[in-house]
Amino acid sequence: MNKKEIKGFIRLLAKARPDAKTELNYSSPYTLLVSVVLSAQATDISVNKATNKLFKIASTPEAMVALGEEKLVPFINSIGLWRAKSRNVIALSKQLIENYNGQVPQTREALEALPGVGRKTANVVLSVAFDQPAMAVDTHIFRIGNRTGLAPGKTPLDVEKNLVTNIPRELIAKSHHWLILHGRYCCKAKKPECWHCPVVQICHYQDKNISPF
DNA sequence: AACTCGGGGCA
DNA sequence: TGCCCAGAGTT
Repeated sequence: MNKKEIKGFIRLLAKARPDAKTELNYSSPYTLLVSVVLSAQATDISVNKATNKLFKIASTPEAMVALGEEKLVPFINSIGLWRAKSRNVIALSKQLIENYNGQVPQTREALEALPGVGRKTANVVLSVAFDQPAMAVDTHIFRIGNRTGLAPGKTPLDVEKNLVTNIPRELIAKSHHWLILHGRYCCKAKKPECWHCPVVQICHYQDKNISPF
């Protein structure tokens, strides 16, 4: 879609879910970073439950390192992939203390150099915590981009470049939430629920005459 | 490009 | 019971 159509698409999602916000805990850049690292291949609601308890004990790199990997595990062993995640969170926290004075760095290069942080996680932190023009493309957004014709691309990076250049900067972070919620509750991977879709009029999916019903 | 990590949620 | 989930690292 062109820039005007993309803006219209986002506007319709915004109208359908005006109160959309992430389930992830982003009371600070650090808790957001840890939450997104923990969220890989897990539902954000399950991550929210785990981190609500965890961040009462350890909401800073210093407190996290003091807690230690062994005592961190019980907080997150219900969200899957917990071995690598607990290892990464402790190692990442140590690096923040050693290299960045305990702060979360604000460049893509520095973020992606942290253990457990890839392009998607870096983009979430850059856009949501630091208000920089970055779009995190997860499986939902990649699917919606291609299925609807919003932002077709063979790779998540293609979709990311398309969206980041076509969505007004001040709407990028919010668009991220709107798109993900649309993916979870309506434009589902297996059975898209087009009968209550807010963008059904401008979606290209039905043009292909593929009935999801 | 394929493989691995992984328990909980849900059909 | 089987499949999926706000991915990243390794081979």
